[in-house]
Amino acid sequence: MFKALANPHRLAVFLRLMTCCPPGTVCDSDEEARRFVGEVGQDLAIAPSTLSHHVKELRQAGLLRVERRGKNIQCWLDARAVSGLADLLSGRSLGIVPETEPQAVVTRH
Amino acid sequence: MFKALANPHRLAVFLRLMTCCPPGTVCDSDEEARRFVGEVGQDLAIAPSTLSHHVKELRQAGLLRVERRGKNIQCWLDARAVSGLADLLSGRSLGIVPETEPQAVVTRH
DNA sequence: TCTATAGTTCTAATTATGTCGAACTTGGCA
DNA sequence: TGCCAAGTTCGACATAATTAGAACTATAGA
Repeated sequence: MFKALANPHRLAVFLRLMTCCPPGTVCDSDEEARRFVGEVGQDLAIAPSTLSHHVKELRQAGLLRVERRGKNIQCWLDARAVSGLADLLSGRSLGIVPETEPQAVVTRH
Repeated sequence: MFKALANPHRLAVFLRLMTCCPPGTVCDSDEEARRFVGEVGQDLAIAPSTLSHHVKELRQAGLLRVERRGKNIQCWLDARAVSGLADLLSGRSLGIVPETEPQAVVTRH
């Protein structure tokens, strides 16, 4: 997963999907933030094939999930994977800092 | 930072420094978990020069700090950098989920 | 002072990654 | 059916990352 986030373009895609509905917000638990592949690659100045490759990397890392929606393909972050990574870095997954109740916060769109 | 953690050997070094005194524990805030470079590279089956290179990468990424202690060189995690990364992944640094009080937990050595 | 230890720097070789273009697939629509 | 739009796959190439060995630096101890 760290390898997937190590590339600037992939990180940009990741952050674009994070900015709306990060883990812990209401809209995240009810319905994930979904964007079309073309949307998340907007203004990234890379070829469609390159974007596709990066999305595939994020998907194979388990950070991203995809689903065809007609002509487009939707993608969204795997909230469990992301919070798992956050827990690792905050020491929670090492069994030292106790788990906290997930705090739901309303996000305005 | 993600790029620094993307390498298996560097991640091993990182995790070895995380397992004792991860951010949020008492011993972390009072005194960081410090190990000699040789210690964190134990059982990694890489040449000293390679280990040195990886430590340098982690240091340049801002995740690690080093200090010479006699014949050895001590290294420890930059707690602020690590929790900053954790905050990014948990959505806290995006200004949506409110900051929580840092909970201190006693760590046994 | 001489030697051993712990680590660093530098260099070179192998391997991995990022990128694009061309050709292809899938679905919507006239 | 024909065509366009949105992505994907594949192949090729350029660049970056990983690695080890040799030579070096700094420190401790006899």
